[in-house]
Amino acid sequence: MTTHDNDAFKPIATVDLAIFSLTPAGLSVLLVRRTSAPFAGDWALPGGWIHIDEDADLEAAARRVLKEKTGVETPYLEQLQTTGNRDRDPRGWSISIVYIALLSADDVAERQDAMAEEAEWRPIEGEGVGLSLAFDHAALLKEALGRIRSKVEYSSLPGHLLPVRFTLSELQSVYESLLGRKLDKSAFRKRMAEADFLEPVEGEMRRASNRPAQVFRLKDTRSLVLFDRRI
Amino acid sequence: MTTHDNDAFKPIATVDLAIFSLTPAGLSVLLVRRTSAPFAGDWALPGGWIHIDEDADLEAAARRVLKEKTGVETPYLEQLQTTGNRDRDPRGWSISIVYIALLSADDVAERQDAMAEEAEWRPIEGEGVGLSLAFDHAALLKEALGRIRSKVEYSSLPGHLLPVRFTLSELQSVYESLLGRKLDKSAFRKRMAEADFLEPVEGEMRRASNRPAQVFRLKDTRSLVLFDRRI
DNA sequence: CGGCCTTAGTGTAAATATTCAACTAAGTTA
DNA sequence: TAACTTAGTTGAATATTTACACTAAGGCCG
Repeated sequence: MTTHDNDAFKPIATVDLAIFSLTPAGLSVLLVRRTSAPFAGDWALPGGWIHIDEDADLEAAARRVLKEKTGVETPYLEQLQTTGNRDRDPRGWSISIVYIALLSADDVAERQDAMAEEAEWRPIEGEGVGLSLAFDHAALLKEALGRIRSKVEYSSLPGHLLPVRFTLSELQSVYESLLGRKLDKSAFRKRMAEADFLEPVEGEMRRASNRPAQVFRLKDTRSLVLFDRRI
Repeated sequence: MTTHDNDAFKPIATVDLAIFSLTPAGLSVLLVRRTSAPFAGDWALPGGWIHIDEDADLEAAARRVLKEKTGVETPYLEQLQTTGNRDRDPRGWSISIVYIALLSADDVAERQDAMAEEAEWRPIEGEGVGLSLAFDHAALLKEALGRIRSKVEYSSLPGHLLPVRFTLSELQSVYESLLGRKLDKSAFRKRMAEADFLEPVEGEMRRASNRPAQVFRLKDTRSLVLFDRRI
């Protein structure tokens, strides 16, 4: 938390991040332990004040916080929502702009060293982490989970939890893990083809002690949406 | 724009509203003409600074602005997105939390007198109003339209543009108008039944020079979402 | 080398959903 | 009372989804 010379901006707005990744325990969120009041000692979503002298925009602020906590520079990032009221922080009126970030499993593995010491991955159980969180962060986390689970149904979002290159089966496993149910292989394949989220990596196959699988990558760094005529 | 005594909060965050209604020209947005710099004389989305002494939370701030401009107190309100950077306002870093509000045609008719003088309904053409707007408001309006058009496909949002009581045909017309295409009557009826957005108003029928139609109302003041298994 | 195991990827028949258009219903108007 | 208008229903043709079996292509092991 830096002090600002710029008199025009008393920091009152923070950027908070719900950073998700797939760990062996399933979908997990990164939490940090607060070191100062209020809520000292409690777990919280990583966040920080906006620095109007450093941050070009809100997304840049979110990237900076992410970099500080995890070392990752190019995550999937999506704005979730903004809350502001006088109750969420005992110090008074404050605004929090919440972002969702998705990290791939190898992002997490590679940067284990860069990760902030007081930070920890916590597996998701139901609508939260089974832990009381600082501020209104439990509610923010619940919203973030709702967004993620809803976007599984109609977007390429789950692909951002995998490394850049993956097979269809690996992707299907992520969808299944987020949805909490098994999917039909042939239907999944057809849906992905129609949705046009994926690009085969020419000539590259994943080989194991069985038939090799085509390797794919996402066509876009954003989460693409599948449009259907519903009405 | 009031001055704040509270030293802890130099206003830097505004709430801006994309207020929509159905006018004879179709979907329209409420614009106000700016009276002071920057962008004096330009059209803009209605908005205002957040008053931490008056506004319990961001949504309350949005309701206050709406009331000031239109006289309407209980609109449909939904948070769209938050932008913040140093370019959107020539005076420096600023944050805008944007809300979408939907007014019913009779809200608008009844409160014609309460409506701010410098405000005007502008019909939507394509992705905007064919008018250059102050700040980054043209981009914000475009985002708002994207959100609305996407939610037509899977939510009860269009119902909030109608008076509290309406017939299925009236509702279908709104969907058609927002989608820009005709829908099948029987498919629409079936979809609405499955979606469970609507509640028949017992015994109440809309009578004209033809067979009377059942009157419905929305089950909820929020926009309910239709969940389908897509994958 | 050749059979076996495993996972990749395809095919297909049955069940379900969508579409399109005609039909019946219930009022007002002349 | 017949014509007209919009509400609401029905059903056959068509398209899509689902469930599951089948074929493909490797490595492994005797």
